[in-house]
Amino acid sequence: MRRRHVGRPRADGSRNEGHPRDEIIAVASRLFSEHGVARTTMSEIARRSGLRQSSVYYHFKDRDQILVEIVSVANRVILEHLERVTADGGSAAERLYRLLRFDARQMCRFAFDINEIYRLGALQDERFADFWNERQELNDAVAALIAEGIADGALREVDPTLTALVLLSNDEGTQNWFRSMGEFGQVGGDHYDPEDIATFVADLALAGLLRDRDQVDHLRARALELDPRD
Amino acid sequence: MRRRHVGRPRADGSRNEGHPRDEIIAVASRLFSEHGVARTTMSEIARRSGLRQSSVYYHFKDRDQILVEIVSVANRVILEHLERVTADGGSAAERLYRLLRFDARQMCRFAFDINEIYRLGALQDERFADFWNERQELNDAVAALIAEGIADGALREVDPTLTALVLLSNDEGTQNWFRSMGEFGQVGGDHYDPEDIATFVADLALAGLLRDRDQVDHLRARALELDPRD
DNA sequence: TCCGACTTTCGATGAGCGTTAGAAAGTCCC
DNA sequence: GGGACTTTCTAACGCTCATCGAAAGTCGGA
Repeated sequence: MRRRHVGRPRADGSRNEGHPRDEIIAVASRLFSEHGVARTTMSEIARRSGLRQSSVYYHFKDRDQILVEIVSVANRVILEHLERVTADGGSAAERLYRLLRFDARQMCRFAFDINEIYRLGALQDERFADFWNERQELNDAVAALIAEGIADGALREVDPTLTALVLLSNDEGTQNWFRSMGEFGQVGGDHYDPEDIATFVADLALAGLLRDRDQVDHLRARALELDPRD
Repeated sequence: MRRRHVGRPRADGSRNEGHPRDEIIAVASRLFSEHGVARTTMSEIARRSGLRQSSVYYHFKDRDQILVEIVSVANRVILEHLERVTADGGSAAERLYRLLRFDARQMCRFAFDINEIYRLGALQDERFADFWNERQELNDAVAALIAEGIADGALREVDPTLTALVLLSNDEGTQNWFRSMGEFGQVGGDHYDPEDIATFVADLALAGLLRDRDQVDHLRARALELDPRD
């Protein structure tokens, strides 16, 4: 082991294996998702990272910088899946189904409240520029998928851009109540699995878009085969 | 005019017609929606209400109390519309379409970010109990509507509760990008009207649920007739 | 007309937050 | 052994939400 801990030792004697940056990200990620961004303090992040409050600022310029780092993962996971789906080929409808289902599942699983980002992120466009760009990229891809589906006759004639926006935001809305339900139990007495929810959301979307709705069963079967539960 | 302004006069000499409570609510409502709850300070609310910062606390216990007051309106508007729709009668599918469209429209128009409430509200169940109860009431009503539609053969066989949750959260998700787009223009280059969006969202939902999808045109026509643009 | 009760607002204050600045305590390499 | 570099610390600032007791007015009865 080479790391001999350069720099002033910590007050509490703890020593971090690996980069403190990663430790902070991990801690912050959990706290943000547990209590929400607004209610998570730098002191708490620092304490759980074994640091004094101000030491966090050596690794990150400010609180939002931590957020940016975490959030940038969100879109990227979906975009990666988009690449995989594109590589796999198949009809536009099939690729759309897979993407929507994966997105919804991802949203439910994501340790993070994407909706909070809209509030915090939207206000500071420079800092969150990458996030919005990737978001736009995702939206364009879905819109293109829908347009392709319309062109090949599988989907009804709808506005691709508007539909893409609505479908993606549906997934985000899903996260909302899933989290509320799961964490706090306010809404809905029953319990639903992320898998069930995601599949249902994708089903409903395609049932609304496909000309021949009977195809949904086939699409679902394909998706379950290609993107199994992990 | 009876009000002769009991109590110590204000430092800036302003006198409020009507209750300061209402003035504060109005001011806070605008600020919350403009800058978000997190970035709105009590000083700002006070200043624009013609008060000193600490005076706001005479009327409201704390910041969240103002929020509760504003938010309680949100569900109530939809629940009122539900009553109207129920009174008007018509098929379950027709009532469902009207409710979904109204809800989506309302979300876009609402001067407030409902998604922020999920974060802030969910954490303090006592305080936001009324909000969650009304939310539950709304969900139950939609679920009942869907169950009725399935029973009379108009809708496909789906899980009513899950479907209700998904449909309502779709509306909330819609608000997300509508606001992001409208206010900040990050996502989507085109502009969409709340009316268009709401109608499309309702269309898509019913197109996914109805057995006979050709009915959508009829439902839309009925809805536009009964709930005209205001 | 005065006085006590009540209402509403004020100013001062305190604890907690995010952030900055500069000193301190190590390792590393010549 | 000593200077450069890295990482953490302590101390401080300005801002926020919230509390407290005093202050400044109205009101109603003696």
